[in-house]
Amino acid sequence: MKETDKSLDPQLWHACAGGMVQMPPVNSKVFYFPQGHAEHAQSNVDFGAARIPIPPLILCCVAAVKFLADPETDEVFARLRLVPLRNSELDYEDSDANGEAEGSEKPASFAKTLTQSDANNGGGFSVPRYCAETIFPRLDYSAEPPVQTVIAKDVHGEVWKFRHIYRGTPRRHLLTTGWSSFVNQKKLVAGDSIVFLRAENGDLCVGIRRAKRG
Amino acid sequence: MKETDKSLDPQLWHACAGGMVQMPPVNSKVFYFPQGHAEHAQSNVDFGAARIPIPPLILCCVAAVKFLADPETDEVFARLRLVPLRNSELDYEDSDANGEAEGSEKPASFAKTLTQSDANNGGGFSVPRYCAETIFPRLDYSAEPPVQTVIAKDVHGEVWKFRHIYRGTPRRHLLTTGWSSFVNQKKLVAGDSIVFLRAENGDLCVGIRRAKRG
DNA sequence: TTGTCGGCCGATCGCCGACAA
DNA sequence: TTGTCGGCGATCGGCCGACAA
Repeated sequence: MKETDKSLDPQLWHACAGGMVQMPPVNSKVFYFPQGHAEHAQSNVDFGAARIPIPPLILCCVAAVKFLADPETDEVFARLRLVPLRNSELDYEDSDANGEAEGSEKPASFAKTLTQSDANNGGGFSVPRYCAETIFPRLDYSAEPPVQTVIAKDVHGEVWKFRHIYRGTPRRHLLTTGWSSFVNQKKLVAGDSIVFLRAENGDLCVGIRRAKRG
Repeated sequence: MKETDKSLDPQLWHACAGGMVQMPPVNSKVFYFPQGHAEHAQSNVDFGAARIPIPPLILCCVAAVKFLADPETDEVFARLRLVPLRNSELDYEDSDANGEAEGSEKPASFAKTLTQSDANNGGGFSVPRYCAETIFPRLDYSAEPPVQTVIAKDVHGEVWKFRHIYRGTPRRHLLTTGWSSFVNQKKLVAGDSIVFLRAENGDLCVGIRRAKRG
């Protein structure tokens, strides 16, 4: 798996990973399970030429956390640096600092699973009202129809433009021009999810979360 | 470079490689130039942990020849197995058996460099009369217009279908439906060449030869 | 509120003969 | 004989409101 070594915005990363995913903060203590690592890793895990038996779990200190995204699929993952602790330091109390320390009031974000109509070639994207009103830049509703160009950066910092229009009877928010190009280049299908997030600096970001295959 | 280990039809291989390319027959003697090999190979050549100086040329016997094609680009190449001979066997006479031993009367083949019109999207392929009359299956000229579906296998054995029509004033042979798909999937551009060949078993084959890149 | 559908319009694809090199 | 061009008809992409869940 090719990857960039530059961590991406942790808030965008978390929005893409979903609410179920929590990462231990730096300097917290965690257990490392070698067997589980080997079973879940895509590539083989090299435990070196260890001739001593590998213990089932090893208490470690989290030395570093990198938030990364696959450059091909945009799927997010993290790389942790773990420093093993001596068993004498094993201390079940206070082992996880129970983080959220890193200035993390939740930023405004919204995720939607793509419908067949969203993913269909030649179609647009039905923007749920909540997303359009709280995440997107405010539309000028005095125009007829209200329309704007929405600019969003993906996990690689690449810029995408979408025509955002509020039309139809009853009125609804839609992304039209630019949407199908995004779907094709990201190879999105119905069931995948899209994430919109307004970063703290005001930038709009877009991420994706792919459906579990088979 | 990924590759299949299965040799392809030597006649198709030679047609794609072009008339300037000659391969030594199996059991003939050739000189191997390590320096030239290292300079021309795409990947690094491993001469092992040789601590003795490498001689500039080594007389070898050709033990095997494999005719191969890159699975991505269709470009043909060969892999030779060379067995070094002792210097005492060095014998300048009769060193190359001057091959063509392998039952090789030239099969009917034709190569054409693609014009801008051939490679243009939305266009067809102007078939030179000689190719249409001697390589392609015979058209039924009593039909109006004379038209048929030409089926050809590429170096991987994949089947391609082309609509072959004889029309216009003055009359000329053209490939229409199926052609632009072939151009796009093979990523052909003006200046590349296409090769048609009628194999000994009667099958029509198609190969490509890419222009030298700047 | 929003997922899906058919209508429709414009862009592009690709087949055609004209013409000339 | 065949390379290039403009014309044009068919197909497709994609924007639209209607309608119903």
